Amino acid sequence: MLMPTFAIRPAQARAPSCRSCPVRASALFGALDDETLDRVHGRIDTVRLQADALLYDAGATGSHVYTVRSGLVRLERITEAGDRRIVRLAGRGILVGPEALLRQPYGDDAVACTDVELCRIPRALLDDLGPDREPLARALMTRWQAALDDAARWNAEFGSGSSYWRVLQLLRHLVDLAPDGDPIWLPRREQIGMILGMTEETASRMISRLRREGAIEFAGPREARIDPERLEDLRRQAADE
Amino acid sequence: MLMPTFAIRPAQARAPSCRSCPVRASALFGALDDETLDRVHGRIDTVRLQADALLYDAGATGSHVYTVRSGLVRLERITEAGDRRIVRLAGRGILVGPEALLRQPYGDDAVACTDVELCRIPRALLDDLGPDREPLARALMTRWQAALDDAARWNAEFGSGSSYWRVLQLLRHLVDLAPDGDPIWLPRREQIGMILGMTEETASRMISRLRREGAIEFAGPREARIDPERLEDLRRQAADE
DNA sequence: CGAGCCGTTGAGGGGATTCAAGCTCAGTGG
DNA sequence: CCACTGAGCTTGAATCCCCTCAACGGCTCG
Repeated sequence: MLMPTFAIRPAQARAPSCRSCPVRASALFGALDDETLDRVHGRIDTVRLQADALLYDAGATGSHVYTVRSGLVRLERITEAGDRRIVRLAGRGILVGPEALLRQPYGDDAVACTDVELCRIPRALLDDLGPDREPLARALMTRWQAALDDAARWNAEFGSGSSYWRVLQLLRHLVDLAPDGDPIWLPRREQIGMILGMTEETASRMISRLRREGAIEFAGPREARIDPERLEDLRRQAADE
Repeated sequence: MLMPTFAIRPAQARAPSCRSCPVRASALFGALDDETLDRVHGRIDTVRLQADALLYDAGATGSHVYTVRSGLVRLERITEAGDRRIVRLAGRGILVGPEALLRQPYGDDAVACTDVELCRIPRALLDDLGPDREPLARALMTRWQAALDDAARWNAEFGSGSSYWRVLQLLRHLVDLAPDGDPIWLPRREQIGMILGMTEETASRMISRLRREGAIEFAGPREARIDPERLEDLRRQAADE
């Protein structure tokens, strides 16, 4: 069954400055010097999406890569059985849609989980860099490798164990993705199911249970606060059976 | 519980020739011209492993990448819950251990599924290429992207559905990985469980069922023949419920 | 205020796990 | 030669977890 994702025409604006970008150190162009950075800067737009807005469609051939400046983006795809699954989450600093650099169609739908701010980087920009391309190539490979490792970990951690355990794992991951102190993004129950491979009812039961157990507290629509120590306790407890 | 994987000291030999490599077109150095290729060739060794031999350990910092020339390699890692999971399979032409290029420790254990032949490429070789590095960088990125897409697909396809459905999916994947006409690698039942997130008993029941249904036929230890049409029939049938 | 979405909870059934026994087969040593 | 052993596979029976189907409540929005 298809989810009603709806696209919002992105409000685009020149990025304030790449030089003073808060994610510069960890960002794609972190390796470039100030001078090159200024040259690059004029061609990078800011894209703002509200929650549940579509960034791009699987199958579309885009000419842009994106870096998540703030917020959370999910990557979804449809299985051969016909149901939708979330295969990865991209938080601050993460590169989204690198396949565009290779002139390949996007492999997933990219959808905003929360309100999101992204840098939109044209593929052509990277080709134009000339001699400065080299440190960038290395930065790109590092991103790709990080994404690959993330996918593998996702696979291993979310792929086995009881539904209770998997929900615990997911919550910890969501804590890691949220800025320190901020409430986490709490997916809709159906979406938890799309991440962990369970039904929305089961997801609901597990979240309710964790609420009773004092590990999670709702903090608004799609938001929650986690008690990290409590969560760790419960994870240890569940791991020992 | 740990699997008894045992290491075999790889029999190393100079590769016959990169120029005439059967996987050259799809291989890492496919983009290089004959001349450069000959220069490169002297530094690439052939590694032969027998089934269940360890190629490298997760956490080890290696200085080599490998290309699968023949056979099948599995990538495993230990989850936080402490059980071992198989996160990806690498068949002919696939690059294994690219993180070594970034001087990062390997993220998974790499283990031979069948007898395997690999090209062992030193990290330093890529640094030494100089001006020829550029097409190579692109080839590398393409590999990384392919691996990422594979991991995401793995995630989506093996992460939901009944155990019967997931075993059907796995068998189709194994057919794709085997050379045309060759029998497929049939994992031990416990390993099917490590791939699909189920117990060995359940895996056994599903394989037995598919044998009764005429989709699979054993062809030796760890090997089997698949009837592709029958398999497709059963998949369609299972998809319609 | 009714409609629809989202979340929650219950009851029941079914599929997967657990626990267990038995089988085949290869390797080993008496 | 053959009993013995252990690993891998299969199958059965009982249990339990998760799914299915269903009803209901809170909430937002037209």
